[in-house]
Amino acid sequence: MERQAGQLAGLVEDVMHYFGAQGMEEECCGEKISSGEFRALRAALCHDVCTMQHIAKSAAVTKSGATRIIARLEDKGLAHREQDQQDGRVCCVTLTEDGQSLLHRIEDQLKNKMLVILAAMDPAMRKILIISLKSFLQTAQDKKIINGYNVDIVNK
Amino acid sequence: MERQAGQLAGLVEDVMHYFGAQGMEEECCGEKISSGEFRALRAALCHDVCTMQHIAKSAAVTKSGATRIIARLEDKGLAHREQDQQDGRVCCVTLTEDGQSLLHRIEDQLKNKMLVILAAMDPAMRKILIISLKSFLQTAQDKKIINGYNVDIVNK
DNA sequence: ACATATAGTTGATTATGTCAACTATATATT
DNA sequence: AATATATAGTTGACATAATCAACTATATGT
Repeated sequence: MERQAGQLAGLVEDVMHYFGAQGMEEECCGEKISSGEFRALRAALCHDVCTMQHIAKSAAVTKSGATRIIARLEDKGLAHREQDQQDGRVCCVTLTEDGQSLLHRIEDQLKNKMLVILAAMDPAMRKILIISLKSFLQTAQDKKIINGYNVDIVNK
Repeated sequence: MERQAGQLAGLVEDVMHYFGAQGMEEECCGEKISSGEFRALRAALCHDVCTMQHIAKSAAVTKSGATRIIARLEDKGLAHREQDQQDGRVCCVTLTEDGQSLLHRIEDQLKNKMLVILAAMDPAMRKILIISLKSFLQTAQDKKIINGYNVDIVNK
C-alpha cells in the first residue's frame, strides 16, 4: 500500500497539473476571472446559504481575502451580498444571473474536455474511474472531518 | 457518457479543491515556497533538460514569470541556472541538493496523506482507483498532444 | 551580412492576498 | 438590564507574485 500511496500522490499531482495550473486557469482566463473567484462562484452555487466563511474555506483564503474576492465579483456583476435575516452579522452571498451563466459556461468547458478524454477510453474503464474516484473523494472528505481538519478559518 | 463527463468534471474539480487550493498550498507553506515555485521544482526534476520555457509551461506563467520564479529559487539556494552548451540562448535549470530534498519532503507529505485515505478504502477499490486514474491521465495526455495543445508560450 | 526568429531578462505596473485593527451584531453572565 | 465576550465581516497598509512591453543576446535563413 506504501507503493500505491506513492503512485496515487503522483497521479493526483498530475491531475492538478493538467486540469489545475494549465487547464483550468486557461479556461477561466477567457472569462477574466481568477481561480479564487472561480472557487468562490462554485461555493456560492453549491451552498444553499453561502456565508463569507464558506467562501473563505472553499477558496482557501482568509476571511479578509474572501471579502476582497466577493467585492470583485460584485463589481463584475457576478455576485450579490446581503445581510442574513436570522443573524445580522452574517452575510449571504448569491450569484446573479450573469454569475450563474458564467459558472455554467466554465463548467461546460471542463465537461467537454472530459468528454473528449472519456470518449477515447474503454467503457468499462470509464465506469470504474468514476466509481473509484467517487469513493476516493468520499473517503478523503470523511478523513478530513475525522482529523478535525475543518477548523474555522480565522486570521491565522 | 454525457452524464459521466459531467460527473467527472465535478470530481476533478473536487480533487483540485481538496488537494489543490486547500491541501497542497498548506503543505507547501511550512516549507515557505509558493505554488508556482513548487511547480517549477517539479518541472526541473521531471525534465531531463529543463529550460525556462518548460518552467513557464509547467507553472502556467509567462516567460517573465518563469524568470522571477527561478530567480527566487536561486536566491533560496534551491535551483541553479546555467547557459546551454548547444544553444547559448537557452538556459538550463537544475535543482540543488537542497532543492531536491525539499521537493521530496513535500511529495512525501502528499504521499502520507494518500496513505491515510487509501488505508480507509477497500483494497479492491484502491486497485481500480489507481488503474483507472492512470488510464485517464494517459488518455488525457495523448489527447492534448493530438489537439496541438502544447504550443509555445509567448507573451500573449 | 543582414533580416528575422527565438530565449531570456528587466522596469513599471497590476492583481491578489495577508495581517492587524476595526465595526457591528449576537450570546452568555451576573 | 448591563456588561463582557464571542463571532462575522470590513478596511488600511503592506507583501508577494504575476503581467506587459521593451530590451539584450544568441541563432538561423537568405
